[in-house]
Amino acid sequence: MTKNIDTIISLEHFLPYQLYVTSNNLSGFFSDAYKDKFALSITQWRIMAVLRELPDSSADEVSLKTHIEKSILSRAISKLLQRNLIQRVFSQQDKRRSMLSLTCTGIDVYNDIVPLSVQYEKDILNCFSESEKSQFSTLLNTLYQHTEKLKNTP
Amino acid sequence: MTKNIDTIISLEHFLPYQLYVTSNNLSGFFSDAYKDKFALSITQWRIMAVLRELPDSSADEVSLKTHIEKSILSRAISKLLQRNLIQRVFSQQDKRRSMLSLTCTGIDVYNDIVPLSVQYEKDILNCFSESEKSQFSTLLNTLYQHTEKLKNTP
DNA sequence: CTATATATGTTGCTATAGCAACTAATGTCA
DNA sequence: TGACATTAGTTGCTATAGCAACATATATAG
Repeated sequence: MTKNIDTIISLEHFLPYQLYVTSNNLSGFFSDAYKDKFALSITQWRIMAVLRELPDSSADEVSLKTHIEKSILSRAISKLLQRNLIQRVFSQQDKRRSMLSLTCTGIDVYNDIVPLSVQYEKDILNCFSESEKSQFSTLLNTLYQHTEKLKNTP
Repeated sequence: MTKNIDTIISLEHFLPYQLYVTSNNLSGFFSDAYKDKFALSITQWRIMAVLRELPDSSADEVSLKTHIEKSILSRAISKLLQRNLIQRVFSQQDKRRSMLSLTCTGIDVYNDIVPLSVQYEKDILNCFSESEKSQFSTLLNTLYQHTEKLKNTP
């Protein structure tokens, strides 16, 4: 006869929770920085970052790259268009397909933000040695790839 | 005379972004599991987890432990009270202070969820070897502590 | 003992996330 | 070609996050 001892989880030591809180902390820093100086949300910034890398992407392509759901993306794009930070041209071949890119103003803002982002990332990662940094990055990437796989094979 | 070459960031290789997406993927898994079977949000589950560890905590103490902002906490607690998963007693000494704990039903639900959570965590971490697992955990903890410090010293 | 500060929790408001339904354009297959 | 499926993007709806203002209770300083 076995006695059933109930398990108690420690939230603090639960890895998904640690990841969540840490990620939230980081988002908070960046969110504050972007909001205060540029009135941009992280979502909006991510869209701009992708469009700087890959101009003339469609909304769907941006969605894939940023993992932003398409309805959220659509509304964020509207705001960026209103502020004239990005521009949109619809394709002639396929009238559904849009081609998005940064405007000159958008590129200016991008160039202002990048050094700030890079510095923030440095500040955040300065708790690691160089080797720890690369270890963490590698492990995180492994985990990321794994979660992507899990998502697509339920 | 120096020429100013504009830097282009790769979003995919930006660590805060990788962390965010990975964390979001994980939250998605858990969110689906808790919602489908128990109609609980992750926030609600975290509150229950803390109250199982530390019964008779006040809302403020739960907020500290879970990093859930107090207004969100307040509303989540209301729902858990409505569902009779937790109970609340206000202290006699200090009538502001509440003492929260799981009800019997709450403990039943907790006991149902724990093995599920543990299994999910295993599935998620099975992309790591044992040593990688502990490495990642250690590094994540370092980063977490660091972000907490950064938050409190702006 | 009173005035002020602080602590605990709640409520109001806004912005965002995310799902689902929808429109419009294009592709496919019989 | 014509019915049906798929794709791109938008809009509606609900739930949640998070800030600020608030109400109430307690602590503290003069």
